[in-house]
Parts: sequence; C-alpha cells; structure tokens
Amino acid sequence: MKSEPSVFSIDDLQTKPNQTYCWDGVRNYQARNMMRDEMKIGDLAFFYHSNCAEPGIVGIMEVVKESYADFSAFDSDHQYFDPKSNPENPRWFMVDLKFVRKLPRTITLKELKLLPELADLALVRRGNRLSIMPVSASQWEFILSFCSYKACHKAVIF
DNA sequence: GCCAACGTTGGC
DNA sequence: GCCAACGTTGGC
Repeated sequence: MKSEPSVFSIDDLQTKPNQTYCWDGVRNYQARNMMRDEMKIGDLAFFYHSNCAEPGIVGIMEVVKESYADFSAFDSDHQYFDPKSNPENPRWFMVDLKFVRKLPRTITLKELKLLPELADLALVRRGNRLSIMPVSASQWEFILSFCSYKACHKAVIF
C-alpha cells in the first residue's frame, strides 16, 4: 500500500502504534476492489513510500477493520469528495490499518526491480501505478528474508 | 463501443 | 520539471 511520506509516512504511523487509521482517498477501482473484496482482518500489508527521494518498502501494517464506505467521498469540503458517491450507494471503500513494525531498512524500488525472484511483483511490472497491489506469500517471504540478509551480501548483490 | 483529449501518478 | 503510462470522460 503506497503513501507519500510527505503526506503520511511510516513514522507518522509509528508515532501512535496502537492507533488505527482508515485508508481513505483511494479513487481507483482496482485498488478499491482489493480493499473491498480481498483484505481481511489480520492480513498484513507492506507500507510503501512513493513519490519521494527513496521510494521503497519501509514497514508492515495489519488490517484491523474490513471494508466499509469511504465517508470522505461524502463531504463536499473534503479533498477526497466525489459527488458520484453517497451513503445509500457508496462508490468508494476503505479498510482500517494499524502499525506492526518498521523494516530494519528500506527495501528500495531499485532493489525490488533488480531481484529476479520478484520479477512478477505487481509493483515492478511496467507502468503500474496502482496505490494498492497484491503480494504473494512467496514474494512476501522473500522480501522479508532479503531484508534480513542483505547486509551480509551487499557487496555481492550490488 | 470507439477513441481523442485530458488528468493523474510517480519515477527520475 | 519532465514525461511515460496509465485511467477517465464524453462526443459520436
């Protein structure tokens, strides 16, 4: 799940570790469908910093509330207002998340693109700008193990 | 349903 | 700031 750190970063999320946050403002149907149809309580998600100096995966979140109407779309004063959505027939949905942990270091987009094991990761596929993307179990495990071991192999791999 | 014009995302 | 790669809109 992407967020611009200048707007909301992993450190913002960590400031109040027990706080839950609604992931509002998603206005793309594919991303909406993933929140609405796929994400279940207890699921984990990577937190990705986008549109910044060092884009990459920086931490882990957990789903604490399953999809419900994104009410920011109903408020005409809100930046995420969408007149085509209303409480009777909401167009946009969101989930609630909470901080789990930061990764020991940022796994940069540059690294993710170089790793053959992640060639099928949606994030590194050509032109993918979705703000929410699926990660398979094996991709998840690989990224976490790579994160732990990279310090030892830094000179070899890069 | 087609597609040109336009707006957005986000890496660089 | 540039621009590729989208997604959306709306005329037809």
